[in-house]
Amino acid sequence: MSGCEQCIARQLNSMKTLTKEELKQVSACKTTRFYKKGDIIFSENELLNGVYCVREGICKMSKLSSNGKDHTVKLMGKGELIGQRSIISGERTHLSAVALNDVEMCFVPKEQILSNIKINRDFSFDVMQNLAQDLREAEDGLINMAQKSVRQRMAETLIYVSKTFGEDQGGYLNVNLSREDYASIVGTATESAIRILSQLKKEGLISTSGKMIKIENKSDLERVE
Amino acid sequence: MSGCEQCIARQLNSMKTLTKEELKQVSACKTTRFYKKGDIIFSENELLNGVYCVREGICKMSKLSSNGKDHTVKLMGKGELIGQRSIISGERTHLSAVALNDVEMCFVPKEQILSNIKINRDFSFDVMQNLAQDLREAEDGLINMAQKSVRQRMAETLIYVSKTFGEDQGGYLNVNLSREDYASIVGTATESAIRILSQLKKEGLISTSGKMIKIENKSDLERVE
DNA sequence: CATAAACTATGATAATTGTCATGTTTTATG
DNA sequence: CATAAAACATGACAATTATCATAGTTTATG
Repeated sequence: MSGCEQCIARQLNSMKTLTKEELKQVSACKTTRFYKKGDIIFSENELLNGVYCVREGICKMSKLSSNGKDHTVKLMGKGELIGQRSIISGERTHLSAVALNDVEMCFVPKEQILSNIKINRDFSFDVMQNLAQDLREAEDGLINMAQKSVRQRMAETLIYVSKTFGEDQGGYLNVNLSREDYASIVGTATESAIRILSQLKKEGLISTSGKMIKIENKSDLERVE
Repeated sequence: MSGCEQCIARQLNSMKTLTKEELKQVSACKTTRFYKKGDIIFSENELLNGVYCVREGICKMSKLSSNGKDHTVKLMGKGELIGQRSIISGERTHLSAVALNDVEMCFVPKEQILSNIKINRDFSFDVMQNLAQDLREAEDGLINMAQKSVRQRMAETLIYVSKTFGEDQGGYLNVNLSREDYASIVGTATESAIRILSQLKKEGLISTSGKMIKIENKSDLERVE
């Protein structure tokens, strides 16, 4: 297991601003953890002792509702820091984190993060900017939920997944989510998600091969109403 | 016009952590501005030159959709800093800010804010914590939009307005929002908002006197489904 | 590789919410 | 205080989305 200095994931988040010395410290106190598909990294209303840096795989951040369904607020991929918000605000988690496939993450104790926030202004400002961007994304997401149809949100989700996690050589989305996962992101019933994906397929906007989805007509998908 | 040193609004936000000297500087470069009901402080997609600190009155932060309706993401009252997110992320505004009644605000140039973030660690961390809390609120709001009925969201909005902006001696909400305003917050059609408020009134959960709304049965309102 | 379990699919129907129409009440303004 | 404009109210109906039922398909696992 190599240190943070060579880690690609680190380059993708605020830790890119840490000095060599600071990075060495982080590297020294971090622990690497492995999760399998469906494993719970943490649940809602927990006190976290640190931050998780995703090295490989994808997690969903979601909240369970009283009726048993959960809503996925966002997906976290390589380089993203899970639990950062809770550590900074000092609040308990309000979402749970669940592995959507096999995941490798590094756990960094919160003292290390908070101390770097105090010490390193560049790190601190970078974290702050990330929070500000996350805030915009969350507010935009809220507005989408209020103003757009399920069909529109599904189309946007497909584009989001494609942009964020990429496509393989054949054009298929790298991340294979179940229909239930899509429903949870879009904020609809699983049956509705299935129906809409079937319809998009009939219309030639997407195609599928087994579980895999391919965007066939991105520009039309962007214009879905 | 008095300086920031004596201002109550300042005590309510991150500026409470500024030193006397820093505060004097802010006070020296700030300008006080007055807005009337309906005035636009700024629109979507603008570049801001500073942050607005609300001294008196209430603003809504909202976004217009393609169909002409707008969705209100949150209300900003005394002490809240408007535009802070954009200044920090360096992005354009994604929401517009509109006065819901007569509003008095102080405009602080962004250089002043950003310099204090660089210089004062307490200020910086306080701003960061606020962003982290705003992020939780936005994510919770998103989940509410996805999981709760219009009726439930209306009940929660009434409670939110009551908690945040208080009630007068008679128990009536201090802030008088139009039905359209409520619809914009709840994320529904104006007619639906009117209908639901009428129904809540029939059920004795709220009462009205002209435009004013009074919560009659808070515990039942909290349990609305 | 057989069998169960999980996932996908689709129809029928119900519930929620939006839209349009129309009328009343309240508020603003000359 | 008269009059217009804005806000509120409510019915009728349409559109969207959820729920329930049922069945086919794929995937996991002994």
